[in-house]
Amino acid sequence: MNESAGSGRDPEAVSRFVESFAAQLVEAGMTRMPARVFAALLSCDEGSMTSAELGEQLRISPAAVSGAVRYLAQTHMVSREREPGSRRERYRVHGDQWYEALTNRENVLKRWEASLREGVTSLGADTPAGRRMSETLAFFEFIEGELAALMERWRAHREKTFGRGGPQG
Amino acid sequence: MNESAGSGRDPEAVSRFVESFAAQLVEAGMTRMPARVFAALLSCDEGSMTSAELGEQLRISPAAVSGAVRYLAQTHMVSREREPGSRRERYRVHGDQWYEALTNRENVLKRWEASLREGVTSLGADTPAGRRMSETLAFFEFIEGELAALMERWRAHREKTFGRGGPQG
DNA sequence: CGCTTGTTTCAGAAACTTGTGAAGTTAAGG
DNA sequence: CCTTAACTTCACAAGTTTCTGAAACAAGCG
Repeated sequence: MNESAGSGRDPEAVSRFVESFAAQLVEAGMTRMPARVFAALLSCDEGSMTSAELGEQLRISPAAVSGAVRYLAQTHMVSREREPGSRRERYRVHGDQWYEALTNRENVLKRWEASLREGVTSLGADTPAGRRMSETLAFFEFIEGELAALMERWRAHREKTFGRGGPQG
Repeated sequence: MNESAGSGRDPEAVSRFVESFAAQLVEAGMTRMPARVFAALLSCDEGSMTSAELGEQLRISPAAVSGAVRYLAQTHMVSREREPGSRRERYRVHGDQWYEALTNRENVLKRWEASLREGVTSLGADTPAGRRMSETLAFFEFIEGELAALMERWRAHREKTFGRGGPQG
């Protein structure tokens, strides 16, 4: 039997955690398969698994793995690696990459802001509704401005607590 | 016709904005009807509408309004008012109430943290996977700590820019 | 006390999402 | 150059979700 995903740990406890954590991600809006794959990757010591390993642990078809991984790669939550001299692909979580992706809603924020600006125009800047939109817009602009500083503080905090790079950097 | 929802504005432009803004909310994870109702309320000058007005503007059944409004009330994004001496109900957005609700993911954060703590145990605190979980947990704890301060800064910023209470307080 | 008007609940139809099997594509290794 | 292993794409079936019409339910008003 291979050791790549279960050496020394209680595989059942790990699996329970993977599923419950994935459920949280689903509740937060992620679709099920990407959530499960992501949770599985986070929970393995190597931080990376092959398609076959993922399929075996999660009991899903290669097609499901493929779809989940495509989504995760597009959203920069995992990266793909090819081990040279084999056509096996490994999918890897980059340690900090993933929660930075979580906060990197900048694109989302930008779209919201654009939408709100349009709203201020449609509703009339001098109407009560228009003023309400303006304030909402200001809120998002404020958040966007604070985000970068927040992440900077986090990096400093992490370095102090965990040392450079953090786990599995 | 009544003036309550469209006085002086181009109703078609307003409707276009309502739908496009609702689409953004849907993309961010909200279900369709609550998103549309919420967008409509945000876009009317009074900041409140009756069930009938909502049904007419959005072309949806009373049942759909009822369901959407129940969800929005449960999540504190609108409040219900009864105008005395009538059984018409008005649904109202409280100006700032709604985006505070957006950031009040504290419950969500708490659950994530609990889940992650469980993960550290399941995986073993001294394993690479366990250390990765610890760092993720630390990240969420950090964010949680910063959130309150962030909202405080926003309130100060808003007061400076818009004056006390903001639009339609 | 019953009428009228507004809201909620519920069962079901329609639409959408999701995961699978099977066929297709690419690339390593003999 | 052919075989074989791994990944991807596609059509479809199963399972959910979602909105509606109809009926039940409440509450003001004559």
